Amino acid sequence: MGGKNFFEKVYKVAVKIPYGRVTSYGAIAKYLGAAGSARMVGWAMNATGKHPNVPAHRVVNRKGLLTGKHHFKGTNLMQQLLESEGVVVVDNQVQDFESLFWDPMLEL
DNA sequence: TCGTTGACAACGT
DNA sequence: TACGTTGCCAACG
Repeated sequence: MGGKNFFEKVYKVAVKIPYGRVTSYGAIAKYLGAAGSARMVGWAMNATGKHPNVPAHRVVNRKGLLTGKHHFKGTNLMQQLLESEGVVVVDNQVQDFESLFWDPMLEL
């Protein structure tokens, strides 16, 4: 299959995140069968600089906090992108996270 | 090959 | 309820 390593598997799922929706690292990891490797998902996202198709800004931690915004070009670029999709973000935290949460295990 | 790293998650205090 | 510590696993140097 296309997914050779863990990274590409993460991209495969991340790309499928619907517009205006968000998910968590753990959710993706669990879907990949590596529930304990939530941190690996974050690491994979660090390489998304080479994968512009991957909406890393839609991936947040389980608290709905934009932990990875610091890795984006702009300080608040991640928040800008989310707000641009209709996602309300306050203090680096996604509001109504439960409603916007997209579970690949359930939806995909 | 081994040790360190890391955009998390869960548990305990 | 909030904060601190531990555990997990795979990639990097």
